[in-house]
Amino acid sequence: MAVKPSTQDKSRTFSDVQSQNSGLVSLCLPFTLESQDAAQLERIIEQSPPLKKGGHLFHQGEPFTAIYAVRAGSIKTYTVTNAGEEQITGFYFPGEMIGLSAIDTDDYPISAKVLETTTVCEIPYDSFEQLSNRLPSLKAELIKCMGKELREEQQMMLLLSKKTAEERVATFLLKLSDRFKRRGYSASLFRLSMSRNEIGNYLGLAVETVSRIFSRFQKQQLIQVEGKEVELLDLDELRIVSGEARHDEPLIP
Amino acid sequence: MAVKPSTQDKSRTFSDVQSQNSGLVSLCLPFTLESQDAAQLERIIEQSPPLKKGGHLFHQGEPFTAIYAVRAGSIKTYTVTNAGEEQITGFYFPGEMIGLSAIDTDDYPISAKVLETTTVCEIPYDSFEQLSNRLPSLKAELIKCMGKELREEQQMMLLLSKKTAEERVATFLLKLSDRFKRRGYSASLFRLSMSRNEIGNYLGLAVETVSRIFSRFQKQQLIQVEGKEVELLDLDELRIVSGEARHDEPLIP
DNA sequence: CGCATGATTGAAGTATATCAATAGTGGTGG
DNA sequence: CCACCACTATTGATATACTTCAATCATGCG
Repeated sequence: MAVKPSTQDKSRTFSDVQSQNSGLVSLCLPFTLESQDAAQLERIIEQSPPLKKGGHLFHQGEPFTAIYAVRAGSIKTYTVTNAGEEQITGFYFPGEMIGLSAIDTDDYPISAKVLETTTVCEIPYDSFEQLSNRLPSLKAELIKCMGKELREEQQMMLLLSKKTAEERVATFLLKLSDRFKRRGYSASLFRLSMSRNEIGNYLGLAVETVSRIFSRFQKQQLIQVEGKEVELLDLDELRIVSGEARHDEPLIP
Repeated sequence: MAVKPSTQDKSRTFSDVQSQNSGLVSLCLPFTLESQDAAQLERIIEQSPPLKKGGHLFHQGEPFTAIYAVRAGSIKTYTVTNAGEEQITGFYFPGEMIGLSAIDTDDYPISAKVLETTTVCEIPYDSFEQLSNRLPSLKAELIKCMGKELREEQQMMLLLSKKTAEERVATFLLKLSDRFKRRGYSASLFRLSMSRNEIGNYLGLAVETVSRIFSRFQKQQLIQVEGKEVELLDLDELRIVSGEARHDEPLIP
């Protein structure tokens, strides 16, 4: 099944009004830049209007034009096999970059879909590349982001190859917790913007397995789930269940 | 189990004799550079003596100092879980880069082990970064490599999450075939430098499963295996088995 | 408010892991 | 050079974690 061409999910360019871009870089991007460099970068990036759930940032196979940073909301990226199966490759939250794997290609190798009302910053890649030739620190920041993503994908390979279903779900919840915490939100109470189906797909599990493990974890007082709302009740035990910590070795040796 | 410190697997710096570095970049690196840029890069890279099978380029947890390009031979990279399980994250052949996921970290997040007698080019990262601030094309080439690696890992996630054992093995063989072909070697006849165990580990399968599928493929006349020597007898059918092609749609539509 | 979609729970099935036993390989040193 | 020994690979029998199928229950969007 061929990849469908992009519908009018997004306006071609979000806005020609570059009015209030000030601070956008520090708000959206995981870049550490001198303020004058940030100002220059702000001139080439555009903030999207709120994107509706279900829309696409880009489709697999479409020409690569830009990378994105999430400003608010969440996004999933996924590849589609020739057999038509979908594999989610990542979930992205505010301050995280999307589309890095498309760099150096003509077409996006993945699709990016909006999970809830979301705003993003669009960074047209040719402008970015031109600018970064004058500002080496820009490229350096991009390289850092890519390195981080590489490490995350390696951890994901490990999860998919070696971890049990329980370990996968625990790892997933803890990873989300960490990311929310880093953003200043609660590390123990949050809302899952993705469906059970999407969690299962991402973790290489059937929906039913995810559901069962949520129930089991709840029974074990590890978590409290109610629909999309999740509370992590016992982070330490979750860490053990995830395979990241062990009973016999303390977290800080 | 903590990660062991590096033994004397490699000499600290391979050689202080920078005698015959000429052409090293074009020989080892997947970089496309102007000749004067390449010459500058050559000044900071060092070729290793032949490394013996079983040695390490670096261990997980050691300070990150350099990235590497394979010149001859092959390397595997792997992560170790807290439970002590090993997950191979990649196999690397001549012209491929190792250690990119360590960029932006203090310590290597993976280990790199020599699979057969191998020579590599060591690129000390601080020198590389300094040089690349003057030569923006250097950073651009690095970004391209990282993008490629990201895409490969995404494909690997798909494989680990969605493909059957047969699809995984077929995909693996075809991927190797492609890489050898690109290097000018035979696409259908080659030697596996890794063990069945390592193949299984990489593909998320038990050794026995890999062995059984090799036998099955042989019985089906898809391949001819004799120890580490493999011949791909029916590339088209292998592509179908791998899930990359389908019976009802031709390769060139 | 109703109906499509998503979530949960139970029962049965299966692909692959694990266990086990044998056969082959390759490297080393006598 | 060959013989030994440890390691690697193969093949078969059994076990199991997870999937698939099925039915019910909840949810939320129009």
